[in-house]
Amino acid sequence: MKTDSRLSGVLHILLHMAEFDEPLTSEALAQMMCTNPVVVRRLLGALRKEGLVSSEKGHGGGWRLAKDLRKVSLYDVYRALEHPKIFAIGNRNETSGCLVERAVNHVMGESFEAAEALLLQRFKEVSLADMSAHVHEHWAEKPDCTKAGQSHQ
Amino acid sequence: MKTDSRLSGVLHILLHMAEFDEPLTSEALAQMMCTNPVVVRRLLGALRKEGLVSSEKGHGGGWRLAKDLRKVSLYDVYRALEHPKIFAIGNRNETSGCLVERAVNHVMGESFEAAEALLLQRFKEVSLADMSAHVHEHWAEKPDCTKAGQSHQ
DNA sequence: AGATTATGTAATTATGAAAGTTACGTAATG
DNA sequence: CATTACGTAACTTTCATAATTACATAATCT
Repeated sequence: MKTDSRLSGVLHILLHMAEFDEPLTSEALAQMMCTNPVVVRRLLGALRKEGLVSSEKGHGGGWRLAKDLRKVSLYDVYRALEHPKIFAIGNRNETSGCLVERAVNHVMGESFEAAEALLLQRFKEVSLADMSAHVHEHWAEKPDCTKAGQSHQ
Repeated sequence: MKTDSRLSGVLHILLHMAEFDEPLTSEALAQMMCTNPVVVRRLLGALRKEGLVSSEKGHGGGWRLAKDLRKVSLYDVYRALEHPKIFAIGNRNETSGCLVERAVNHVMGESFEAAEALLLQRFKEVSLADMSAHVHEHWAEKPDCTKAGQSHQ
């Protein structure tokens, strides 16, 4: 399956924005991210609905952080993206009347629910300020830019 | 993303096999599962490598459970499928030198690792016999067969 | 006012992984 | 030796994410 990298991408954008005071254009952000400005606008557009960023048009316009990073958790960002699907593993047939199917779905479902709860709990415990601090602890090299990308495991 | 339903599918197959003493052909299993015999052979072929099932060719041939279901955990089945990818959410760029990227990957990675550990721990605690028992507790209707299928959330 | 710079979005295309299908080889049985 | 089944490679289909194109709208600067 192709993994959804929107959360990773948007966090990357936000932390880069945190390094600047002036608004950054989607063009500039796209270059940092090795992607297309439209992708940036789509992602940040979702965050704007939740008040995490603001945007301005025209000369000197662009995107700005709209909240204290200490008050924004990883979970807030996840939610702003409208709860992306977490698991790559799914049930074969959600609505079957087959009892075997239902038992499988039920038992697996319990495990996935527990794992999801733990994951989201962790997300709530990490603020963007924490992540930004983590960046500065290791600050030495400059950002670089290569394509690729993948999963956890 | 399209969710991977192989684990769900193969569990479905195994629990159906548990209801029969004779070997079942991939043709018969495919019909129960509303899928193609080749798909069944592919899935069960992976399980055979781990000794979970056995197969025989020719007349009267087919697939048989090769282990006591009490001794096979959900994790064993997961592993037999060669550790399918668990998460639909991934890092944008696994190998970037960008420190922001690395911080994002690291922080998110910790949460995902914790969730994965919990999920797999749960998988280890459930045997196929447990799942089979769960089926029999609710045994009343007959298996039925409709297509579709999806995720958790 | 009018040129320029940005965002806002719809529509289209590209990518990649799972799933399904076809085709044919191999082995075991009646 | 015909039939039944597995064993697999190769190909096609499906579908969601990501990237791209195209164009509208709004704000700023000269």
